[in-house]
Amino acid sequence: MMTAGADIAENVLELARRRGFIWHSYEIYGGVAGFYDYGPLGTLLKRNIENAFRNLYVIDEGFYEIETPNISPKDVFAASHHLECFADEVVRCERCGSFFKRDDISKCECGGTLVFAGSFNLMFRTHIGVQTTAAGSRGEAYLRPETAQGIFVDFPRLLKFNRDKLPFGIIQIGKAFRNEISPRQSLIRLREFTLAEAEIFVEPSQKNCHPRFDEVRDRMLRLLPASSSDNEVSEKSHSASTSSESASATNTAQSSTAEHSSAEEISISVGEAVEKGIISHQYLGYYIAKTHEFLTSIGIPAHRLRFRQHRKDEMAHYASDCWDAEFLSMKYGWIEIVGIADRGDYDLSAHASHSNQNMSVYISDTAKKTRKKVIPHVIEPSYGIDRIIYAVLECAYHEENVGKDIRRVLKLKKHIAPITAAVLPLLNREELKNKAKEVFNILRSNNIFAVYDESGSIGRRYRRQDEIGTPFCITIDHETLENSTVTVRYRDTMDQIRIHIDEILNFLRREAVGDECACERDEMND
RNA sequence: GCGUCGAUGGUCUAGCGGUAUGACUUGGGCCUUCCAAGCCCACAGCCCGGGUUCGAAUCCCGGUCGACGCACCA
Repeated sequence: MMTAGADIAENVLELARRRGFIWHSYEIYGGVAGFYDYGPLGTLLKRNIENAFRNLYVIDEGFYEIETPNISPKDVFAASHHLECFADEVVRCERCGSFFKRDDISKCECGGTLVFAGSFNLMFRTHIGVQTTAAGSRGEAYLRPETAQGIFVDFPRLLKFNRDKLPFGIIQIGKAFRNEISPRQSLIRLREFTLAEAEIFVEPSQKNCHPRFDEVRDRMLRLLPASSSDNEVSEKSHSASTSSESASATNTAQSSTAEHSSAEEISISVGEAVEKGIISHQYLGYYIAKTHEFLTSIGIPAHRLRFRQHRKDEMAHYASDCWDAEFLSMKYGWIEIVGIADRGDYDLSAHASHSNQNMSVYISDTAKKTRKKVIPHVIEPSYGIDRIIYAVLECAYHEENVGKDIRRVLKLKKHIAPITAAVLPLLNREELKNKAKEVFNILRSNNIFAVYDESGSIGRRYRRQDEIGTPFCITIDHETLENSTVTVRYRDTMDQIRIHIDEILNFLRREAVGDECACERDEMND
């Protein structure tokens, strides 16, 4: 008998805690809300997912990765408007307890009087150098709330690095910090979290000409477009002069409670969606499709993914269009795991004017013998790695009835599993243990991350590996001593095959790459 | 941030005024020729601070953390 979906999700969190994937931070001091540690296995999983992101964006897309500081001086966020858009003075109605942003309202609807309730700044403020006074002083600095600004401020350097040509993309994987008012739901809302972001700089007139669009044209997606009534913006052109108005759009967001939009979900190919103007151009469509490819490749089944377009009033201050990849969690419902935004020239223009530096690019048209100066537009896929890890864990977790027991198994894709293989002597006998250690040494000297385990019955050891998602168990038995063959047990099916020791390396390399995962079938709460 | 409820070994749990129950896990041993078997041994716990009391895991207050609802989520 399977437990209900939410209980399953509860169980996967319990497993993740017990087996060293994720731990609430600072537990010995009572814990601090919004902070989580990745334990030994969680860190391996996270690295593997980050590397999958790199494989897609660095190796396949040819983008370079950079690394910029977590701490930025005030200037950066003054320019980007995060300072004004992330900080709110909040008032509270004494009678009904409702909160309002201070500037929005002078009297509560219920007639109660409003009192100052505090200043909520989503950015963590800190100080560079000797501390004088707090806000407004010289060394005032902030922990970045997104990694993107580090890329934008390096734009002149990056443009030179790319020999003055567009388009090009840059990625960054790193920590971002937001002092959420009430972080909740484990990895879903953190105060310190990992973002993997790509910033693609493109000539504005070329946004509908992605050179590789044909490769993704036929990919089918579930889309939830903002309905046109809430959203006359779909091609709001984003010049620097329109930037201030998008900031004020956020001020009204609080009045319209949740009800997302009346738009219908549609299933459509990327090519068609772009042609019909549902997705406003090829660049956005291409990275939506790439994101879909990425998420399914790490084990999130397509039927639990959709892309939802932001309404105008929920868009971030810098965005002119935005689609979220949403994951259908058994516990939390639809949650955003990736945002793919068209930031227009908002950021580069903002930094150009605040820094007095040139952020434009000269585009030559050799046919017409003309040259023009443009500020590139930015397309930004922004991946919330922690939420993706939660999604991957929830999708991978299965409870199966085996005899009287429940087998708990993480059917992680092989290339992201923390441990590739376990080497196990069938019995606790010297000759088997010695042989098993030999095999183990072969693996580790060939850069395959394996573990050796001789403790407990063989069944128990298999189950241990099942719980942490190890795809293969290699067992050494008496036959190994006779003919140098071992058994390889598949995690997902528990089937075993027998292969020669000399073939183990090739077997693992082949299997770990090929990967048609057995976890496509997926029981939602039906 | 507000409201309701809660917090006991690594995990789950019993106890609800006399310093703690059981299971699982883990470690060691015996046994064992493939799926959490069995037997023996061992490790390990009352969220933090204050108060009431002869005595607090238990009652009271404050805090922290968590779940849910509201608000927030740029």
